[in-house]
Amino acid sequence: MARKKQYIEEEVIDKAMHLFWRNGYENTSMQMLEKEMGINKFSIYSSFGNKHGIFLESIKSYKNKTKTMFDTFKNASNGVTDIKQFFNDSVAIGFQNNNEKGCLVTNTYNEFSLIEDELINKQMTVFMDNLKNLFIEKLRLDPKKDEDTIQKQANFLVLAKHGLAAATKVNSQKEIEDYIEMTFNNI
Amino acid sequence: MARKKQYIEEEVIDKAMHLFWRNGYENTSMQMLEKEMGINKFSIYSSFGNKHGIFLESIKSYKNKTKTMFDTFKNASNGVTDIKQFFNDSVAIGFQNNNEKGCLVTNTYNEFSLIEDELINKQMTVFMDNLKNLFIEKLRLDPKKDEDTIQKQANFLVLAKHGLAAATKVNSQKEIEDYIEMTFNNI
DNA sequence: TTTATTTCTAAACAATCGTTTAGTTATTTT
DNA sequence: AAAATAACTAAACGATTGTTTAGAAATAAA
Repeated sequence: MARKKQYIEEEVIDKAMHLFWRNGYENTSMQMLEKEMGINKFSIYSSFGNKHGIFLESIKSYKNKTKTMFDTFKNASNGVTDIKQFFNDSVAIGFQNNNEKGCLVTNTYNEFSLIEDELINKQMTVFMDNLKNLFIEKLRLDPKKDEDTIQKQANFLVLAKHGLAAATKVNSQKEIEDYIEMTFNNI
Repeated sequence: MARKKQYIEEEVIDKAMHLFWRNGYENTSMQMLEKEMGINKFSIYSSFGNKHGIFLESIKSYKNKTKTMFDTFKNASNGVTDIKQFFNDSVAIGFQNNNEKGCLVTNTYNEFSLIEDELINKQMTVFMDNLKNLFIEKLRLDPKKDEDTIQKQANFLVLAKHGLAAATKVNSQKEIEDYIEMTFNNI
């Protein structure tokens, strides 16, 4: 044993996560990461391998940040009401981080949708599939809905979540609330 | 007078536009543009100034490509039906260009939403505002709608258009049709 | 056919990208 | 206190970015 790390990996990743959230992957340079994380490039590379590695850890950190919200949603049992609550909670996370726009996962989904990156794209696909399955699970709690309707509505909600992410970038809180209200008029 | 240009600017811009559409702005390099446009960097720079200039011309070219669709929409007078038709037409454009994903304007909107680029962002804002105003105009044709409802619905539709653009990237034609159907259940 | 002008090719530009390395500093173990 | 080990700083790496330039090729006007 010898000298100990003068930083906590979880802490510097949290800072990196916010930087990626603000600027996206491609528009965040190692130089910016170095400054924001407050540690040298050498330390970054020895801890996380490469830029891609920092990003993957940042997404983990984001997922961890939103874990409580997701768990609440998963354990809920009131059907559509809970999906709506989940939409509102998603917006709230954006509003409690003023400089960060939209949802990091959706932003990443958009940025990488035009690029070939197997690992990231796989993660994004899995995320969206899980979200859809959660919606399906909640919608099935309503005995009045037939399976075909449930599938259509789940798909609609996943895409509506994209619209919501776009909304949190530019629209006012009032407009976002209206959007959610209208989205669920349908369901 | 001396030697003439061996290329037609509109033609090479059309090629550049498709390349930007496929890859986005940042992930399209001058090297790629040189190859795709089939002319030398010098020629590109003398015609369009810089990469930014090529992109702006490409967006013009895209707008021109979709002009007919927009004009049809503008001149229509059946209200909501026409908005729905416009949504369907937007999807069709994506499907007639197999390698190009989503809508170039929406893609650009997403990519630049995290970057400070006054000119592009101004253009995107104007585009979205015009779209919203068109929706408002069509919605007003229905005498049963009050002004508050019209504003909410127009805003909803602009955001739904984002969801639609996301859908055209990954969803099947059937799923997209269902999404449009559900979107307009509301209106 | 010569001259003037423009476009062409191809090489080079400085700046930045992500990444690596050499050498110093600090801490633990012997 | 000496030796060993790990983390630090800071400079350099090659590759690629967007952009510019020098010189050859081509065509219009004289």
